[in-house]
Amino acid sequence: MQGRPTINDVAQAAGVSKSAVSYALSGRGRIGAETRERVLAVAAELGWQPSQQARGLSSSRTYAVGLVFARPAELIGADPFFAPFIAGVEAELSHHKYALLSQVIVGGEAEEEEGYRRLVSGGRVDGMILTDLRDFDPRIGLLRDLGMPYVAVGRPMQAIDGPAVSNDDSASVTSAVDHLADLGHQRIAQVSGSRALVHGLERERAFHRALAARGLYAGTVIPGDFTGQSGAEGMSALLGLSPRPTAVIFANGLMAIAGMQEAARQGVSVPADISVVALDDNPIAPFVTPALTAVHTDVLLWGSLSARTIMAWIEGESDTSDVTLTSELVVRGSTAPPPSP
Amino acid sequence: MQGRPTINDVAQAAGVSKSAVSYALSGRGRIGAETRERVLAVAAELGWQPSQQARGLSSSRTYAVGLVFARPAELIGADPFFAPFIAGVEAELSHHKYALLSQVIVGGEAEEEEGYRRLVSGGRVDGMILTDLRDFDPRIGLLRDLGMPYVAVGRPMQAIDGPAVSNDDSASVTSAVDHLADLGHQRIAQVSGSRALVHGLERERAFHRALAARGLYAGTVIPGDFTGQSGAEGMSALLGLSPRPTAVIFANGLMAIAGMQEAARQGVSVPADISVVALDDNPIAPFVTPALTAVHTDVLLWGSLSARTIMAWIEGESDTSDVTLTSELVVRGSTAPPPSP
DNA sequence: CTGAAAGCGCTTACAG
DNA sequence: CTGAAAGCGCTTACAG
Repeated sequence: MQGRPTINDVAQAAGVSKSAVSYALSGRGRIGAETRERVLAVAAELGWQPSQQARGLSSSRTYAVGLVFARPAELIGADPFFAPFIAGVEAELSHHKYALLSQVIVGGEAEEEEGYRRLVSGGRVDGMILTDLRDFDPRIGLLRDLGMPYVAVGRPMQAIDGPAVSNDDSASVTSAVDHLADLGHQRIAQVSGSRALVHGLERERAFHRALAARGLYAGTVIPGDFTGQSGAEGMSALLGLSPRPTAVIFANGLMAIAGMQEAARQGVSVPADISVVALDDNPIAPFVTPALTAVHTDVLLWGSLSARTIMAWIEGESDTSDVTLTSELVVRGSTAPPPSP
Repeated sequence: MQGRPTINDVAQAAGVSKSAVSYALSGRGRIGAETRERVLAVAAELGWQPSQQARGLSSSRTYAVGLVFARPAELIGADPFFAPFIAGVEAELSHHKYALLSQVIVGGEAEEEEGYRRLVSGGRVDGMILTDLRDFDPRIGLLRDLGMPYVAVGRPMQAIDGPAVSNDDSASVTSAVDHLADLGHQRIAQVSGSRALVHGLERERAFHRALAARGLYAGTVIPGDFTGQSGAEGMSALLGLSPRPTAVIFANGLMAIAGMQEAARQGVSVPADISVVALDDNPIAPFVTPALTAVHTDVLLWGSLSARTIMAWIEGESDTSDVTLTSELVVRGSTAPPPSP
């Protein structure tokens, strides 16, 4: 016996059959308590852990979940979502002996599709977690056709027969607008992220609803793409407007920080002349000058809930209903009352 | 035939044996060119992809590599290393049909060890990539005892019988010191990251060597821990010194940005009163005010080289020598000549 | 050049 | 309550 011990080694050492060892471990009855204890003791002594690979082959399972994450090169290191999200996913998966096959890809939709194909076609995973959901996302049809369980991170437009775990983007935007309106702002603009993503659209609609609810006129929306550059360009465009908005809501922290830099470059002071809020928080946000007011989401929890949901589907539990998280506005230094006219 | 097609389906459809299909795919000779083409055509038509699980079981391999990454909660979203590193790893692995099992953990050394145990003991991986190398890192002995191939990301202190893929930290520090010395700085300080990590020690030694080489007196080194808060505290401590340093080198971008905020809070201007350099770049660095001068490493490449190295060991190639990357100083707005006395 | 067979390390109905 | 056997989908010496 060299290398990892196998179930045969344990069976022999304990003087029982292979099946007895298997049943002892899974605890699926059919074995005496005394025998079971002995087998378990022997297994522990030999340091035996069942091969997930063999286990998977015979049970037609992999005990692994897949996650593909595609970003353009400029964003790959700047996105504060990925690491805590998979940390949350794994905290939950590891309790149930599941592993995560996460694929990070530099690129866009095409590269992402390729990543899916790789994970699914190699038979490596029992289910997939879908992030960056797009309207009428083709991946959903693909996975359904393959009979592969999935969970959508974000609520898609189309009706799907799978569960979604979403952040309440509408509430996030509303909290930002309300905060600014409470400070007295009347001209509020938005620099959005990608409109192709589900939550981009949702946020834009929520923006207009929230303004209307406060009796404010429709705000300008400048399209962006989550990069710092698009944040700076958005700010620049807004500063050229007349009358100029007194507050701007950016899709994420990177855009907001770049927007503040652009304002500084043009001699416009944040928050004295213009207030700034980000819809996604960033760990650097407290440390820039002024510290950035942002809507904060518990991304770790988001990951955990996604993991729990996909495992429930894989294990055939019927409890695969949708889950919604809510975010919280964190007021820091980049928002203040508008300048007096 | 429902679900994924198997090798049997292909064999039957092509009118050959299972082994013929297997040989056709692997191309390991022993099959006629004509037969081979026909088999491949049938496989493509049925959309057959060999199950990596079954393949692995019979060849005592998993075709997967593991990577564990542990960070305290404050840093998990702020670290610009992880995502591009695994993107680089995967770009390389996927060419060779390897998958990456990456485990992200919120926590420290203890939680990290547990992550290793999980990946290795479940027989999920053929090799491991070790990041955040510590002096005399216990993981190296552990993996050696298990006969598990590994690659060290960073060159460890102890002699190891495995390969290392390292950034030349000494050159990074030297380029930062030289840049500041060229600008005329004479009192240069450092706020370090964790001294427990290999590259922390290396950087501190290189700092003193580089100063000596320029004929400058030993600089103050304030210990930090990679968090923004420790960056702010480090800056605060340095501003209290008399005479005060005119330039500070921080271990990473987050610390440097927080340090600049602290300087601003105390009415000290960057770079007019004090220059700031970061030893690890951050995608936000160009967008803060002033834009942060930093030493930039090609993390994607680092990941690719690490992947290539671990695969070489797994495949039994003898070419597993060490690899060294060098970084490049990117001068932005946070460095300038020192104030006139 | 090709096929039949054993085996990788498990799980799980099926007999006793 | 427990064991012997088949089978998961591949790979790879071994015969022909």
